[in-house]
Amino acid sequence: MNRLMKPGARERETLLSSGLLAALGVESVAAMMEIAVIGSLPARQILFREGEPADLLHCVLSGYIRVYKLDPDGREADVELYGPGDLIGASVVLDGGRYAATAQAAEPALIARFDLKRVRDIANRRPDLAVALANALSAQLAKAFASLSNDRLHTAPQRVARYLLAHCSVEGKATSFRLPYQKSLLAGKLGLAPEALSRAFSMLRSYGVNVRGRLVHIGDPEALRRL
Amino acid sequence: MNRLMKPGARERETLLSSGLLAALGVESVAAMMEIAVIGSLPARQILFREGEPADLLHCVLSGYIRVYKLDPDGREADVELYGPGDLIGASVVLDGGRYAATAQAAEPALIARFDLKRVRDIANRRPDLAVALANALSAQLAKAFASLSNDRLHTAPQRVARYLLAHCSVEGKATSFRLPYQKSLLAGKLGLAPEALSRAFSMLRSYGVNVRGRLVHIGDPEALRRL
DNA sequence: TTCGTTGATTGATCGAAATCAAGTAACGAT
DNA sequence: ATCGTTACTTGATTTCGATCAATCAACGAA
Repeated sequence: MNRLMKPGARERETLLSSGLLAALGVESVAAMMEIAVIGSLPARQILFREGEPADLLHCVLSGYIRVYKLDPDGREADVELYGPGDLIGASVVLDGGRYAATAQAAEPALIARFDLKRVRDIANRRPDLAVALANALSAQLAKAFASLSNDRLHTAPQRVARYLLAHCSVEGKATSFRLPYQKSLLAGKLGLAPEALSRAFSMLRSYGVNVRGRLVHIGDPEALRRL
Repeated sequence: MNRLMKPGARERETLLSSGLLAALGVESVAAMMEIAVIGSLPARQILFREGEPADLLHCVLSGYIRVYKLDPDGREADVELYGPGDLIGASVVLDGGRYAATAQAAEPALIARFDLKRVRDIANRRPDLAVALANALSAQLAKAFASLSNDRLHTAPQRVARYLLAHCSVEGKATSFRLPYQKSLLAGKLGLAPEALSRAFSMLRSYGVNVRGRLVHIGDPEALRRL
């Protein structure tokens, strides 16, 4: 299973630089640190399941957490992928509702958990926490909208190209960068079957993209931007 | 263009029962009412565009607002549709960022606008507002996740069937209900071309669904649930 | 090293929905 | 009513990606 513990020095530091805590005043940070519980998860461990009463807020310290929904006959659709520093959006349920999706460790991961009742108590006393949560959710809603429109407007190679451009963070010049996770995870995030991602990569070779393992070399970012 | 005015009795009442204000304490309600500006919009009027600096929060009083994203060559993908009482999620940007999508009146509509700077000021003093915003966003994120997984897991007739079941709110027995908006809007919301929606409806005839205009009769909800 | 597992690629086929193209129905204005 | 616009439907075609199936590569354990 997974070990539960109070945050140590390393975890405190990671938490402090996370999206949620970074925006808070010192007192709110202290209050949140007080209730934080660190857990270490093996790959494939489930954090919570869709439909369960939501009682914990989750924040990723290391590794990646895959959030997905199931259909009646067991097929899965990834809706978001969270990495170090990310607040897991599907676990922000202040009104006593239920998780909207299932969260699973895609690889061995370290996470911070916060009791939602207590988070709500703090948020009711300290507006900076509530505002920070609203901001985080607003950003995640924007990402979800982007995924939706991406799915509906772009083909597989286009989605991959956009992903690469968004993540290599370089304009004009050729670059290399390393995929932060397995290709099958990336495929899920982009709403593709692994085979489709593979084909997209090989089609992008003619646009200057070369892949070996997790290493991606982008020869001509401009060409990618144009298709 | 659109007329701006202070909320009258009717508008105040609608606002009070809206998702956002309903959860607030009396003082926060008063503070929000204070800064509310009512606008009446003709069909097709744009409320805000993707990428513009976000300066207003929007809440629908009547009519429907379509929120969509554009791709480089002008095609549109609907990401959400908001009706009476809904807070427009893409306009909740407390951190001074930009709108993540474009909002357009799908039909003549009445909306309430709130200056975001002032909303932020209130939220920083009154946690109930910030918490209410977080709750609203969390619910919208859940809806966005549902749309994403729906797109990825279900065919057009399945999506339509699920929409009908979710909106007729009846278990077991046959029912009729009226679509709240045009079929082309529904098609957009479901991520379909209008033609595909039309075909889905005609395929669902063999499952007991009959459509005339906006009136939908569902003969056998159980049959729909099974596919 | 060799084996066994897991992840990635490639090929062939199939199906779902977008797109293109007419044609029909509904409705408002005159 | 008649016109004209807009919404919807139906048909034919095509494209994209899922799926099925078979290799192939990478890596860890023995």
